[in-house]
Amino acid sequence: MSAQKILQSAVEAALSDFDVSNVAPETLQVVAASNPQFGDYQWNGALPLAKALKQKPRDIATRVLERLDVSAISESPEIAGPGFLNFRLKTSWLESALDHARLDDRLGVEKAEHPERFVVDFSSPNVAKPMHVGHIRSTIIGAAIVRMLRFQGHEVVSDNHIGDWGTAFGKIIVGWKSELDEANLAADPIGEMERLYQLINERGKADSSVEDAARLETAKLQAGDEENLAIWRQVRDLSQQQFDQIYARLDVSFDETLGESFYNPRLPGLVDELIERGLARESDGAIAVFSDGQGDPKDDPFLISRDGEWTDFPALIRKSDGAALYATTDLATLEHRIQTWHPDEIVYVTDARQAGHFRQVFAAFRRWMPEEKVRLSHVAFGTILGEDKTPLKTREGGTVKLVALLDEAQERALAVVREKSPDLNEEAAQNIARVVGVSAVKYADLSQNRASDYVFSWDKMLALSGNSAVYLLYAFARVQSIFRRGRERGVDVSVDAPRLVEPAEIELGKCLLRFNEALTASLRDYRLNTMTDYVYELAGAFSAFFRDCPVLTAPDEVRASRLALCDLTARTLQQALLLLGIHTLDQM
RNA sequence: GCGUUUGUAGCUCAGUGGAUAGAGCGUCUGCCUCCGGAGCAGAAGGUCGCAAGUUCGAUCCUUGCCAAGCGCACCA
Repeated sequence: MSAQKILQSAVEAALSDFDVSNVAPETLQVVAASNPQFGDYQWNGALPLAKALKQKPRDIATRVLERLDVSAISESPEIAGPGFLNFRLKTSWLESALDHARLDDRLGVEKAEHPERFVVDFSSPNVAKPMHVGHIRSTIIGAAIVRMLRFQGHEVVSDNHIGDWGTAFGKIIVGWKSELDEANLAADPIGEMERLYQLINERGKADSSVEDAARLETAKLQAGDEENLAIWRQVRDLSQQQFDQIYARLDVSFDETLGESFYNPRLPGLVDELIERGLARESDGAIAVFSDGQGDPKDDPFLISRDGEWTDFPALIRKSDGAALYATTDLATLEHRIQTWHPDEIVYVTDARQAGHFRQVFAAFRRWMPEEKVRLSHVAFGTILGEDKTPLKTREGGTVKLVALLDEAQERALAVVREKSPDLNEEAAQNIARVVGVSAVKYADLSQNRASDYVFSWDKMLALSGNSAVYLLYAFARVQSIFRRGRERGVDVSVDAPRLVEPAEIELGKCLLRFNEALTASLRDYRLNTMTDYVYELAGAFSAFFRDCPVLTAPDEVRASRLALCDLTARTLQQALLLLGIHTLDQM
């Protein structure tokens, strides 16, 4: 059990004589100390409790302390300041907890007490288009969320809701039938499909008959025209091959790939059902969901203030031409996921600009299926900006393609590897550059608070120093090299229970035991940068240990203990990085 | 205009209803007879956008203002 939990239950037991009914439970939690000089954990509950009971905080703290038995885990707790209770973990407890962790495949991380089922919706590229920088955050953050939830013991369905339907297909089909360049399609399918779309799109702007033709092809496709369906299938398959190549490079996979087309048959009936239920009605020829007039207009996603008046801001679910919209598809998708998987929570990893859309979809869903208890979470993230603080573009002003971005990351990583490790053979250097490049891209993204926009910087991403993927991979490689060097020199590298003597050993040991807390904190509100912060801290704690505590030259007993710390550090780094989707290297 | 996100060190960013607000980069100073210096240690650098309020305590919560990004029905 984690130190926090042990201390927490001890405090709760000591509080049994107090009337805590007027105190918010979260203020009675044992928390990590705000400053190492106060120890490892602190309990601040005496202050709110004193307030509720109209007593002095230090008196409360004293009485709690009298009833508190934490002698197994903590040195004698101290009352400090206005009534804080400070705990310092006993070295003996740290040693036994570390011994337990190192003998455990899960490194001492407990599984969730109540495993739940999650559906995580992320990545969602569009067919017939190259994946670009706009897909990278969703893909990386989503994949990390899936891994972390699974590691906690939850059941997760990852679902790639690809954009494989819609009016754009009319234009592609028109182009496909009249302008298809077979040779180019074979060489660069995505490029050719994109070219066809852009070509017809341009012609349509000048010539309305081209627009009409595209609409006709869209209608035929939707009506089940065999020729158009065959083209559509081919476009989709070729696109999926591209997605799969990129996902392989990123080491991302999905349990399901149910695109928009999958839900298409359900849409007309869904709209009719919402109309019949009185949730949607006609407006200017379209069908839309309006406010139900419940609650504060400010919190109502179907109202907007115009010229000082609250006016309707409905969610459209059917256009005046009869076609469905993405709110419609999202509602059908919700229905399908609930009926198929009965999840406790559905997580949408999309950019922050869609927040308004999801507010409407979630609100409409609650009115449609009021009995459903599923939690709906929009994990929103900011935009990736260029050095000029505007959304990242190529020098020519186009979107940055994901393939090009990963290629460049790899090339730049290769230059670094060649510079720092000129002795490596070509194959090893390439392999290291591949891992370092992808890791740098992932880490730069994950280490940022997802809510904020961030400025994309190659220099920062592949920085040789500081908080970057390179630093972490280097730390891991250094741990591994201790074992490798030991074997080369014929040193006994067997491990034994860790003993903590030097300050650097104690700090490293404490840091290793915080992995569980980092995981929990990271999944709360899906702020994954909490986990990157932890990994960075752990790498730093190891670096200090590496400097202060020689391993291979230490006496047998000390060496076995320090090797145990090295082993646990390596495995914890590896596991934490893997949760983030980053693979380690034994040598770099 | 309304909604929403953001505003913290020179730059890029973390962070929390609690005690002295942190890191990286940059600047300055140290550390290689020692397991990987792609490292470590230290210094300098802050009215936490502004102002009220709630609170024993606010950078964090509330409200107002200022500034920026984003969104605002027949694209997704």
